[in-house]
Amino acid sequence: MTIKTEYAFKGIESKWQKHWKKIKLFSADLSKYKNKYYCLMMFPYPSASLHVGHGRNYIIGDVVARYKIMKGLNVLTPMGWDAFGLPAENAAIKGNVRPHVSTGRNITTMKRQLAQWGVGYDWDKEVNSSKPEYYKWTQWIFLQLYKKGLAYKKKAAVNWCPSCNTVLANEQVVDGGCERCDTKVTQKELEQWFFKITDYAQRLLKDLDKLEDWPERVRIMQRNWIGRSEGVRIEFTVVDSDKILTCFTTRVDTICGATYMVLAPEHPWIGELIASAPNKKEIMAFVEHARSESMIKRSQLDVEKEGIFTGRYVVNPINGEKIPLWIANYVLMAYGAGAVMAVPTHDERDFEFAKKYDLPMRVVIDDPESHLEVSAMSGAYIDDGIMINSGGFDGISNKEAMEKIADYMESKNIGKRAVHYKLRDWLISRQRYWGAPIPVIYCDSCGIRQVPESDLPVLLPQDVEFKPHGESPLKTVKDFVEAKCPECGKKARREIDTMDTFVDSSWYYLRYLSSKNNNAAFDSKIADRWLPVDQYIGGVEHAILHLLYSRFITKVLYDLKLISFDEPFGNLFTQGMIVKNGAKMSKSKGNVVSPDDLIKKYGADTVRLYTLFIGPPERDAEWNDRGVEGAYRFLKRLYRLVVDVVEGKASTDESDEDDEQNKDLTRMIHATIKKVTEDMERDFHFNTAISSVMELVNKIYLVMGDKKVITEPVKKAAKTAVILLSPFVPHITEELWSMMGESESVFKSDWPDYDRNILQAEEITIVAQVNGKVRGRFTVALNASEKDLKDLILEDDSVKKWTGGRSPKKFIVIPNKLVNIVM
RNA sequence: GCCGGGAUGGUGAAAUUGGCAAACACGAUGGACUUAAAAUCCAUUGUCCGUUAAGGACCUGUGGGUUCGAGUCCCUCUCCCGGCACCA
Repeated sequence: MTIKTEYAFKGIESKWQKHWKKIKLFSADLSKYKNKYYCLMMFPYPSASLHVGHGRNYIIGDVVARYKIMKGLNVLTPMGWDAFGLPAENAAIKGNVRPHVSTGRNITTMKRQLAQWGVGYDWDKEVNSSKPEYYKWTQWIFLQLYKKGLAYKKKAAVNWCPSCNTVLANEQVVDGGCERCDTKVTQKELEQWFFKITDYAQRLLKDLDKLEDWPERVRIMQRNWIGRSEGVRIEFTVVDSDKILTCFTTRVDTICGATYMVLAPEHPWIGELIASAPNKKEIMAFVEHARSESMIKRSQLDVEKEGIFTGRYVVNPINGEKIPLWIANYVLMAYGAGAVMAVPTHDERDFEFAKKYDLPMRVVIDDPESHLEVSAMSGAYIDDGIMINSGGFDGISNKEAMEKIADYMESKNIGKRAVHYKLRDWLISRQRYWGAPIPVIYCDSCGIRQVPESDLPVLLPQDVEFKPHGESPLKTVKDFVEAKCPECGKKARREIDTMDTFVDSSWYYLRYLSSKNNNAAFDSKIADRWLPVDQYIGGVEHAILHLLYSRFITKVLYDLKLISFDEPFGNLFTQGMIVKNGAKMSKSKGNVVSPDDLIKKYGADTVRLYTLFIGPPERDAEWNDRGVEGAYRFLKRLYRLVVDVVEGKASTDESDEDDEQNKDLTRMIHATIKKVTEDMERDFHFNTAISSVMELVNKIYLVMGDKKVITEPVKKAAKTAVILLSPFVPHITEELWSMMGESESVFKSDWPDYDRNILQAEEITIVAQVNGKVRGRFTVALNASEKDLKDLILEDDSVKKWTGGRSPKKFIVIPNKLVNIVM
């Protein structure tokens, strides 16, 4: 071939991108699963176009895929589109462009951008969650959950704009108002579909222990989100009533300090309990007020605690004491039983509330350091201590009392140990158009009926009128709403809610393996062979919801015996954000860096190299346009190096290879292979991998010298640099690889090995410290003995200057590294 | 408030097991090449003291501790980022 002496990236990049397509570099044969490696990147929402921050995710994935291909694995690296969702629908309402049109357009743009980056995928397996051939199976999965009793309907509060007369998603509520008309958003109870993820709370928690290769912080976040706590459920009888109120506490040791009880404003028994209260109206007014302010307001910052006395009393079962029953805004209906035994002396919230309403307090756990007096307390005492005022339990530690009291209550049948979780069921229905229709039908005589599997998919109509106001546009589509009851055949009505897009994304990793299968969501056999995913890569923003939902759906499918693994993702890597001027890249902030211009100016390899070199990939990084120049400079330098090596005069002097410089270079080749391989295998610290190859390149230039003497080690080192860089900068390295006479793609060659024996030089430099301060350096033989070191170093003049020639107190030797002379 | 993560030169960062702090880059300054510019190459570049130099002292957010030796381990405090947040 003819060699261009200048790095002309334009021709090089398009040439090799075409070549990879031709040789099907990224096509995985699913029937060959022996050395399978499933490399998965979180599939994107098709937004208008990508910026360099998005690119980081795909580039990291591409590096991993290319490296694993070179390691000889059968790599599957598919890509698809999480295409349903709000932005496309909002664009439709605003701009008169139908969601499937705008989505399709965005996908085209993004595919072009991905290709430009040189990121490779097996496009034969592409999925698009908004296509009927995909959402048919999302609906099928819904039906499987429904049949199992894991999908159910109940009333739940939604955000409601009274002016637009419509449901709002949380993202559409801005500062408590409607994003379109600013009207104050209220809460409205509507029938909603839920998945019973709470049935899986314990397993989702326990199996986190199995996911050892997940980042610890993600596991902690999931653990906190699931929020398991152990305690006791206690029954309090209501005085002059047949009602029994149940409450849950994790601090049963404080039960004798319970001086009142509190109900959530949403508690269903309130009406009945206050029916005969003289100030019934006043109480109901408070309850209404508290309920309407719930959710949004209550989840914002600290809300002043407010409450009202019901006029009722309940009996504390442990001591028969009558305590007042209150209603207060700080009690949540959704957790426990919506009722709380209040112990103001040992709970911050109860303390604050009791102070405000002047409720009684009693210390039951004493501070072992200094005796507690209620009148002197300025806050609750929540630490451990010694039991007092608790009848037969006095004198023991509260930890011990927890167990004793729980035992006692269970034996007397007035309480029972229980476990509670913060995790709530997954609300999956959306009053929105651009999502997978929920496949159920309402019949006046038969009730809720599932759409028969043979009738799937329930097609989302395309011809829909988008009006700026109102409910889901589906309501206006007569053909869609009108349906026949699958049971009795009578006229019935179709569900108009669609599914949360998290449902679509909770199973897509299965669909890639059977993307063209029209008879099933996935093929169990193929799934069992290829899953779990070997490496999952994505942003931390999905640390909780997406990953938890995917784990849940996988476990459900496992229980249905459709798959034989119960965790979807083996390794997880969460990459950091790329920020500019200290902020996340976004159009509104105007700090978006588009890859298109950069690629035009410097080429994709430069953008890739800079993105990878910017810092450790799990950390956030600041984008710096000038840094890109540096990456470009290095690639030009690399290109010239190979040109020199290929065109330069080979050394004729055989002694060259024995000279120290060349020996050093040979050692460095092996050290660099070791370093890069370890960074690839360990923690994806590509920044240090790249810097070590830069060092190798610098060394090659040094050894070649001005005369450009091409010795064997120089040739070998240049070739090694090229192959080690190939996963990061695939185009230029392919070009250089072929310039060096290779006929096959660099990705078809084996990843190099290193030789441990060559790594060590026979002479090394050892550092001499006196009292911990560096005072000299000595070249000594490898593994020199302590005696030899003493003889050499203690007699040296520059060291004697600091020791005064006296014999040291201690002589510490760290082999082949350092000695410390302690005077 | 609770739970994570972080703080190292002018900048991004490195230091893998407690063993030479600042590798590799960016930027800056000076120089070579050039009519000139770009590109490229060379040199210097943590701070302070020292006229230059030789040399020395000090440096990993703060203060303390363990150790022959601490960016790394332990305790205290400050600030920044992320998650959760009345979960009884």
